[in-house]
Amino acid sequence: MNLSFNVEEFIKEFENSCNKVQKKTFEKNEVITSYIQKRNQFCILITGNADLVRYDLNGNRTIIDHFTDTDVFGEVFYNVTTNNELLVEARSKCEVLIYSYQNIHYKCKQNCKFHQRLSEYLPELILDKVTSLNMRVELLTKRSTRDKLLGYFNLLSTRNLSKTFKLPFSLTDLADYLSVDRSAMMRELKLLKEENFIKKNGKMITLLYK
Amino acid sequence: MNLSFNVEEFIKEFENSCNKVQKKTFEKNEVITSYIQKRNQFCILITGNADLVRYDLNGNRTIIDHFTDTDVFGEVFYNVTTNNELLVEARSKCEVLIYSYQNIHYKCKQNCKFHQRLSEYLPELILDKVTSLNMRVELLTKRSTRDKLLGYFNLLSTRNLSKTFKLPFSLTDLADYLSVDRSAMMRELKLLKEENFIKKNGKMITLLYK
DNA sequence: ACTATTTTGTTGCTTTTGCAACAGAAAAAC
DNA sequence: GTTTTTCTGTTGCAAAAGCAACAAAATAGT
Repeated sequence: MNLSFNVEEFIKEFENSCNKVQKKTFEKNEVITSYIQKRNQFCILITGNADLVRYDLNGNRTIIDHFTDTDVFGEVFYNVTTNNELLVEARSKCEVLIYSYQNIHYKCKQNCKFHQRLSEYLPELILDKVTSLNMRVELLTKRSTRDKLLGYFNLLSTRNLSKTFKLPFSLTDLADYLSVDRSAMMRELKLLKEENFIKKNGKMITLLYK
Repeated sequence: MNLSFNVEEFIKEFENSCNKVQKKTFEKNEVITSYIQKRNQFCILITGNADLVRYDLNGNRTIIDHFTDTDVFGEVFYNVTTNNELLVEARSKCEVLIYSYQNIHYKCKQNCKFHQRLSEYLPELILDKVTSLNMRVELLTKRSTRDKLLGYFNLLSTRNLSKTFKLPFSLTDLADYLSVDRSAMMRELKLLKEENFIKKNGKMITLLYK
């Protein structure tokens, strides 16, 4: 991410300065938070990877969002309208700042340093989130599995400034993320290889078209 | 929308106080802005309806987002990675505040009232945007046309606090919004009627299940 | 190092979705 | 009030995607 401030410093400086903010550690596969109950919880992922996943009534699992370091998440950002399970699950060991807030303007009665900084930096963090969500929507609205795959590969290629890049998660998870059937996706990947659109070696992908 | 401040007052009070902010009027079907060039433009829709639409290389049109009053939009929120056309088109007569800004912290050299207020209110406006984008993603990740339709109807029902509600746009646009083929969607709507899931009269829908 | 679990790669079959095309209804334009 | 345009509703057919199932490979667990 291209933030104008140093997130590590921000976190280090303030993680213990406010009693409304907790730093917690989660092991792989642990549930970091659920979006079902409204607790006015707002989180910043410091280290690790986590996914926001939905389990619907048919047992389908969808990766709604994928978080890496400095990502913000929490049910504040979510108006849950369905009764599906919505969980944030740690994909690896995660350190998370958890912040319960009362009002949306992010002010603290004690007007502590953490909250001052938070209100200064939060618009940027949230703006970043909007950008990534917009990209997600752009991907999901693609009509075919092929377009979704190529769209996603383009994104990773642009992000890494290289035609070769590594998929940030397993093919199983990628299918969940693009909201397509895994076997159908594998079939499409095979075709993309056969038609020389891509080269693939494990999780390493190379784009072969201009 | 449930904002903690009065948007009309906010707009009225400040629309002419800063020379970096312009108020413009657009007729139906006019292009309000394009996302292709980076101009650091940020807009607030005051009145009317507008859509963010993508035209891909095959001529497919997708409604990426739908804006109503007090919605914020603009290419600030967007990292364009594809070379598809991305336009905001007025669906009806629209009044728009257009704001060109230099830095992300929304400060103005003159430190004018508009910018003070903007930096106070913006997090809330953007947070609202995140919420609506999350709902959009939730819809788009549904596996079938049926689930998308029912998901969307649930949303409108919840929003209107009623099992009966009016679709905010045409069925043609709804198909574009849910990113499905129109005829396939019509077929599914017919089935939903036949199976007594919904009652439909023009754009009025009534949910018949608990 | 061995075992258990998860992931990958593949395929045949079924179901869903998309495409193309058209007629009638509704809405907008004149 | 008439014409033109857009929207709705429908269908047959083609294409794409989903489902189920399985073996091989890779990874994680002990």
